[in-house]
Amino acid sequence: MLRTNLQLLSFIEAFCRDGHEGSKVMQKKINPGIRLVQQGETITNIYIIKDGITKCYISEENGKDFIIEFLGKGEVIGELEALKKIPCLCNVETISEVTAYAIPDYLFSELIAKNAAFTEILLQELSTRIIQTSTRASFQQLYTLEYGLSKLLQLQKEAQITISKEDMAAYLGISVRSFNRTLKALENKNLLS
Amino acid sequence: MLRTNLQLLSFIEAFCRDGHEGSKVMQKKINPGIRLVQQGETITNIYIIKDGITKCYISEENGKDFIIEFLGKGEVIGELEALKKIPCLCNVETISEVTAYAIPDYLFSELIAKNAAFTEILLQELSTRIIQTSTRASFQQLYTLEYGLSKLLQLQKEAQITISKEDMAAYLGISVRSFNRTLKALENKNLLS
DNA sequence: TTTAAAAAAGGACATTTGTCCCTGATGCGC
DNA sequence: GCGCATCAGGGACAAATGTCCTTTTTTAAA
Repeated sequence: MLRTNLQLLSFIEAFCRDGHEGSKVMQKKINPGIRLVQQGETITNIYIIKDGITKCYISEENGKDFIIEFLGKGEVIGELEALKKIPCLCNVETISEVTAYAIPDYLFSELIAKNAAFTEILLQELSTRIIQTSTRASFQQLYTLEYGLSKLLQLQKEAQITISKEDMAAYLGISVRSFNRTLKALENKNLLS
Repeated sequence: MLRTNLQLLSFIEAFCRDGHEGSKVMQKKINPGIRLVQQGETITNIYIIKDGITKCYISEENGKDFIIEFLGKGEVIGELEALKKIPCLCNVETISEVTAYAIPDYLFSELIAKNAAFTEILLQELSTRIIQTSTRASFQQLYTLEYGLSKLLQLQKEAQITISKEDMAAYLGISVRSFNRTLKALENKNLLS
């Protein structure tokens, strides 16, 4: 549930250190609860998270939110928009304090054109996203909420992060009421078993 | 709902025609209802659909299926598996008679390494898949079935294809019973409005 | 410590969806 | 045409989920 890409992080850190072009990459520090990227907006930077956690979510017209993913170390933001030259699909909001590299989009395009290692990392990243998104969509549609929630709690424990109930509900695509109800049901089962 | 990628189709057709390497690409004709690719299996070919329609679906352990996408002209099959060197995530089954190009995986890797135009097309394709998968997951989780179904019927009409009720239900992630019920509800509304 | 305000949790009811099973339609062999 | 088998459709009930609103808990201020 919390994605990371340490390979990409290493790449960008090396790039900043070694290359003369590294100076075009800015480092930013962002407080928790700040919207880094706004759905529908056009952005000119691609971000790579150096540290911290963000949530990437779609706000639907009916007022509901769906969290696509929680993004951590080494994850990239805005790459789809840069590749396809479209406005942002999602909102991205910081959950913790976040440090991120900001890469101007022309530099991003240049990297793809000239740096095969970067392109390979990017291909891997996109592949992983498709796999995870598809797998999750299937899982959430076809299993009971109780099963999905228990799996989510487990993942959260493993990742050693704390996600608010509201965010977990948005990740599962359900109301907070259902979330609470199912949580209680799970707790009761654990007591009994 | 029915994805196509005419750019990729053009590319591969030109590649077969012009290059000396084109001869390594085989053309296959497959009858309807045949499973091209089996979940969990390892494949050594990447397919690009020249003509016809397939469905790409995940079979969950609880016996239910979830259709990720319907793939048409120019769509590629097995690219994630080749890129990440993993067993197949999905089943892919022909719905109509299908003609497809079969590309050995070593040739696919070679193309990525040596042909920037191909890589660019691939990046675009992967991006599109992420966008569509995410958008759909959000939509299906947050809107009513009735809304989702009416949109699906509309898409089906536009694409001028016929999908079985069973497949549409699997695409929506619901039972056939719910599908029929909602369909009836929609029909009644159309009569009244 | 007390009280008011805000946030979180939960009860009650309506709606949606799944499951199970029956019914009626369709096709096929005789 | 008749009888049988098969399958799609739908009825009935159970389970899951959303909505609305009340109750409880937490927080902060006086």
